[in-house]
Amino acid sequence: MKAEKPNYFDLVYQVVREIPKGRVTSYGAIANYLGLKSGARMVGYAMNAAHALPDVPAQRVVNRQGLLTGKHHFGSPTRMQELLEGDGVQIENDQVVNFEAVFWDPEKELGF
DNA sequence: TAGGTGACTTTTG
DNA sequence: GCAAAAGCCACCT
Repeated sequence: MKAEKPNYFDLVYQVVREIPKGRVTSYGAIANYLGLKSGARMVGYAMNAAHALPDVPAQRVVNRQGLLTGKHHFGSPTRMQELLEGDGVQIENDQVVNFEAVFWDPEKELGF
């Protein structure tokens, strides 16, 4: 087998799982919360692995613009939007409506 | 071993 | 205001 890998992904998963319904966050916010600072790409990479976990609402994780950049990774380009709308998040033009209003900052909401 | 890629972010022209 | 490039780190071939 192989050696244990860092819980890097698990950390991202836990934060994403803490995202309340009807809220969304950005890769940079999670990266910053985990101390990855410029590791926003790593968060996205972790999301790719999160695809194997059913409890990771990756659809609630969007880029800094609130754009559903990873919608294409859900199997269908509309799957992510459907999931977000199911959570009460309005999506328009593949972008979160009122993004700053539904934006969920772990450092702020979790009371870091 | 080395090179390339990527669900991003920020700065500069 | 828009477009392009650099930076960052981990995983894959």
